[in-house]
Amino acid sequence: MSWTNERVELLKKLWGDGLSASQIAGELGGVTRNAVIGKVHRLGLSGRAKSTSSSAKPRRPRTAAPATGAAPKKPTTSHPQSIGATALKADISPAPVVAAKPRVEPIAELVPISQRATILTLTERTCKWPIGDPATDDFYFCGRQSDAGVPYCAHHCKIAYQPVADRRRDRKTMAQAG
DNA sequence: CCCTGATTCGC
DNA sequence: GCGAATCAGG
Repeated sequence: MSWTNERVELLKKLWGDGLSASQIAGELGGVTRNAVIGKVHRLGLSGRAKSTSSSAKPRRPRTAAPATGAAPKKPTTSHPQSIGATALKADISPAPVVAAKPRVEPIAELVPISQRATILTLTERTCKWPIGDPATDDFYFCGRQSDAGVPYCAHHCKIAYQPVADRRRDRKTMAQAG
């Protein structure tokens, strides 16, 4: 798979939306998260560096170093590439099959946007707790990390597997605690 | 372990 | 230019 204009545009859009590289890779398909990150850097739109002093890390060469007149590498200076007007369609329809949706709890607002998952970005280890109404655009999955063998994150496991009475009590105490 | 982005360098 | 391998961190 190559970086077509459309795919680059989608990459820029999703990256700007704060999706992770692996999520973007899942959306695009045919590329790994490494490819996404590499492309992001080549486009010069990384800007997500943490505090780390990662600018000068000693690195072990992957193969025997030839070291024969190897010129030092310059950091690639990104140049703005002109892109024709692209009509990006973001018509991602929710999956028609939604089995026995648990009750929508007011937990929704607690999920950071950056962690939310769509039907396309769920993995074996992301929380599949549905949030919102599948009939509207305001629908996504929790997307938090979940333990192996369970479909939900720790928080939603509690909700999903507790009796209703306990749930009500827990929410009451949670509300009191803040 | 799971994940994240950053960087290097053979291709 | 591309992206796997690697690194560093949460």
